Amino acid sequence: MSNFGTYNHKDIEDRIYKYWEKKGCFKSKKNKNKKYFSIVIPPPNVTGSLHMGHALNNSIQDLLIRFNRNKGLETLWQPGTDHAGIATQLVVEKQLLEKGTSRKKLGREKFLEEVWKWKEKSGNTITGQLKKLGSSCDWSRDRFTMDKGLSEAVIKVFVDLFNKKLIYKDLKLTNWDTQLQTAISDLEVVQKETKGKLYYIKYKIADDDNFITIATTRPETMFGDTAVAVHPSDNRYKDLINKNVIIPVSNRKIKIITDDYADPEQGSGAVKITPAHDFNDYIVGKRNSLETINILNKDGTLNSNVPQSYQNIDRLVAREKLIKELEYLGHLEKIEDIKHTVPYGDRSNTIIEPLLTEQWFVDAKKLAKDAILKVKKKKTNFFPDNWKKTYFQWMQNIEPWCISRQLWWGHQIPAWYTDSGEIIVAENLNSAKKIAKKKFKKDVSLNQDPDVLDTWFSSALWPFATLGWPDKTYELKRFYKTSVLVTGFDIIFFWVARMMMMGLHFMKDVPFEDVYVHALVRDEKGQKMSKSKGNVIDPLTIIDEYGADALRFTLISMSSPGRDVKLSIDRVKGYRNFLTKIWNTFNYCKMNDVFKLKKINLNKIENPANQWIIKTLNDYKKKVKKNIEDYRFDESAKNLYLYIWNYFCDWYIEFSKPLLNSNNKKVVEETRSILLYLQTENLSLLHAFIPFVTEELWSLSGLKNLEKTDLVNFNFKKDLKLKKTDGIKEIEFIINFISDLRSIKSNLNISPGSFVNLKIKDLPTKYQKIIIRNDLLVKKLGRIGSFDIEKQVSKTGTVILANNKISITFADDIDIEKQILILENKVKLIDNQIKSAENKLHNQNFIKKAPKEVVSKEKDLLESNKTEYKNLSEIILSLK
RNA sequence: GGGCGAUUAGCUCAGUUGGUAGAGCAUCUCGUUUACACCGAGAGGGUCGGGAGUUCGAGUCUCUCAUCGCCCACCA
Repeated sequence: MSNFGTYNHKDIEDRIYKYWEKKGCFKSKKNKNKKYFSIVIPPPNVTGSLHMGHALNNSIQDLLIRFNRNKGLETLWQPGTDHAGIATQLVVEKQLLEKGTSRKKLGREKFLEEVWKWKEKSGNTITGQLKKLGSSCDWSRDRFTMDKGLSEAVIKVFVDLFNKKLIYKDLKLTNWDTQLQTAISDLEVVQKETKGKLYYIKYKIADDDNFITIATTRPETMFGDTAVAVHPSDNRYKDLINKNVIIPVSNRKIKIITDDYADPEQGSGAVKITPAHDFNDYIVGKRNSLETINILNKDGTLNSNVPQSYQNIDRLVAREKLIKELEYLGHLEKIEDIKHTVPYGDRSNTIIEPLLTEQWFVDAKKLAKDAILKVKKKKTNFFPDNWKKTYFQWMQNIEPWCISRQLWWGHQIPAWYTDSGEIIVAENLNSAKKIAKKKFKKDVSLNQDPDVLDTWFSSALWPFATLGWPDKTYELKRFYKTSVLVTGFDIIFFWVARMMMMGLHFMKDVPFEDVYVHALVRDEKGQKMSKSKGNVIDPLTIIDEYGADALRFTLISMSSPGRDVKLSIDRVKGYRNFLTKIWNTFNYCKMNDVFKLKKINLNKIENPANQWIIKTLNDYKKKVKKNIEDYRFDESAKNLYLYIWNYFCDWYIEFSKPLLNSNNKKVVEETRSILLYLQTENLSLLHAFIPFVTEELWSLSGLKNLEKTDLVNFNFKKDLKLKKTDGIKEIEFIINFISDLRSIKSNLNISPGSFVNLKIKDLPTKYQKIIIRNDLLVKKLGRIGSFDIEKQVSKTGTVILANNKISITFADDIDIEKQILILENKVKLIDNQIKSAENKLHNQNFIKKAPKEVVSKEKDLLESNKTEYKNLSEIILSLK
C-alpha cells in the first residue's frame, strides 16, 4: 500500500491501549536521576462512571505524566478508587428496595456482602473508562480506599490521632440527616435559598394577662424552648426580664432572660431559645446554663418530649398542625412571607436538622496550623495562585471535623465500649482487650462502635497510604511528596486541605509540591451540566464518535486557568480534523519514501527551507514544553496546533514538494531526512496530548523500529543544533513575499491557481539573490510563471510585495479599480500611523521618559511607513 | 455581610513585568496544486462593559458604577 489509509480512531484506540497495558509500558522504570515525577489520582467513586469532569481531570494528569515520562524521569501515576460511603450505600439500598428487601432486614453483615458484590460488579466500570481515555496509570498498583492496606492505614491514623488527643468523642449539636439517619460534616450541608414563613407567636406571661411575641420560622421547635431572650438594653421588655412565660400547647414554663444575641431589630426583638435544635441557641443556652430539650427522633419525627398529640409526627407535618392549633387558641399574631436559607444534605437533598448527638471529631484547628504555614512558605503552590486565598480563608476558620457516620459501608471506627461506657481505642479487638485488661485488671466484654468514618477521612491519607505507608516502601521514599495534585476547586476543602493536614502530620512533609486547580466543565452555553437540564455531554459518547484523542486535545486546549471549560462539539470536531491532518502528513511522507530511510542523517543543513523549519520546530518545542511546565495547558495546545498546522503543514510541506521534486539529489536526500526527523519530533511532542494516534503512526511509519522503543517510553531527543542559519531569514522573506502575492492575486480576482509573470523593479540585490536562490519555492508556491528583474515598469500591474515595488504581468484581465481602492485604503491607514508616530515623537515627554528602545522603534516605524506611503502613492498614480 | 472571578470580533476564548488588539469556529470570495474538502488561498469583522484617575503611553495599574457567576458566613 502506498499510504496508511485514512485516520479512524475506532481502529486504533482500544487496540493500542491493550498493547501498552500488556507490555507494561506504564510501570515506573527505576533510574538514578534525582528528579522524579509522581501524581496520585483523585480517586473516583468505585461505583461511579466517567463524566466530563473526570475526563478533563484525567486528560490533564495523563498529559503531565506522559510528558514527564518522555522527559525520561522516573514516573508514577498512582491509580485507585474511593468507596464513597454514603453514595454507594444509597445505591445498594435502592437496589435492595427494588428486590423487596432492605438494609435493615438483611442486617449489617449480609448488607456489607451485598455492597462488596456490587463493588466487584461495577467497580471496574470507571477504571475501564479511564483506560478508554488513555490514562497511563500504573494499574498494577491500583488501590481502593477499603482494601486491606488502606484500611490498616486508616485504623492506625485514627488510633494515633486519638492518642494524641487530636481525635475525640463529644456530645455536640451536629448536622443530622433525617433521611439517611447519620451525622454529616458542615461541608456536606448546602444552604438553599427558600421561600418560607415567619410566624409571630404570643407566649403568655405567667401570673399575668400579658403576652410576649416571639418570631420564628420553625414554630414546632417551641416544644424544646428553654428560654425567651431579649436584649439587655431593649426597653420594651425591661419589665419582663426574669419573669416566666408559658409555652402554648405544651404549657411548660420558661424564663425571659437577657442576652446580647437577641437583636432588637429582628422579628419582635424577643427570641425563643431552643438549645437542642439551633446552633446559635445552643451557644446561648450554654452561656446561660439553660436546659437542652431534644424533641426529635432520629428520623425527624417528634419524640416523647412533646405533647402526646404531636408525638411521632414528622416535624414538618407537626408544624402545620401546630400553627392551626395556635391560631385556634389565639396565640398566632401574624404570618409573614420571607426568603431565607435552609440547610439541605448534599446527598439526600432533605432538610438537615441540628441534633444533639455523640460523634467523633478531629481537632482540625490544631492540624490546620502547619497546613497554613507550609502554603505560606510556598512548600506547596497553587495554580492559579489565588486559590490559596480560598484555602487560607477556610483553614483559618476551620471547625472541628465530624468524622463519624451512622452508616455501615466504610471503615468501622476502632473504638470499643465496656458495659459501663468506657472507651478503648485500639487497632483491633485483641489489643483493645489487652488494654482493657490492663486498665480494669480483669477481662471485660467489649462492643465495637457501630459507626464508620467519613469517606474523606480515608481520602485524606491517599497520597501516602497508596504508596505503602505505614511500611517504608521504595515508592513511599521515592515518590512522596508527589509532584502535583490535579483537582477541581469544588474539593479544595473536602480533600486538598485535609490531605495537607494529614500528610504533614504523618509524613512531616507536604503531600504535593503543586496543586493545579482546574475549572468545571460546562455546556457550550456555560450552564452546569445536569441530568435534569438534559445538557449532559457524555465523554464516552464523544470518545465513540470522535475518539479519545480528539476529546483530550479539546479539553486540554480549553482549560485556561481560572475559567470554566465550555465544551462544544464543534470544537471536538475541529480537533478531530487536526488529527486527520496529522495522519495525512504521514501519508505524504510515506508517498515520498521518507520512511524508507534507515536513519536520520543530518549534519550540516544546507537548504534554507530546511534550516527554517528546524529553527521553527526548536522554537515551538521550547514554547510547548515551557507552557506545560507553567501549567498553561491551553497555551501549550495552541502553540502545538499552530506549529503543526500553520508552519509544518501549510508552509514546510508545501516547500518540501518542489524540493523533493528537484533534480538536486543532495537536496532531495536532505529534505527526506528532515521530514523523517520532523515526524519523529512531532510525534514525540504530540504524544502526551494525543497518545493513541501518535503511537499508531509511530509504529506504522516504522519509527518504532528505527528508535527501538514504543513512543510511550521514548525519551525526547536533544534539539538539533543548526550549524548554518543563513537560510532562515531568506525563508521569512519568501513567506512574506508569497503571502503578499497571493493577497494581491485574490484582490485582483485572479484565480489562485493561475500562473503569473513578474517583472521586478527596484529590488535590492540582497532580495534578488534570495529569490533566485529559492526560485523553486517561490515559483511553486507563488504560482509564478517567470520573473524578470528589470528597470522598466509597466503601468498596469505595479504592486508592493514584501515592501518592494514589483510589477506583475498578468495573463488575465485584472480589476485595476478594485486594486486602486484597496491601495487607497491602505494609504489612509498608513497615513494615520504616520501621524500618530509623529505626534509621539514631537512629544518631548515621550522622548524623555520612554525607554530608548521604544523611541527608536517608533522612529523606525515612522521611516518605513513613510517609504511605504511614498511607494503606494506612486503606484496609485501610475495605475490611474 | 465577607471573599473570589468575569465583562475583548457574530460565538468560544487568548492577550505573563503598561509600548501600534490575536486565535479557533462561524461568515463571504476564489480554488482540485505530490498528503488532507475532516482541505487550500484570500477577505471582512473590535472606540477591549460605562466613567474617572495614574502615566509620555492603559485591554493591561488604581478608584468607581453596572451586569453576570462562584465560594464562605448569617438569617427571629
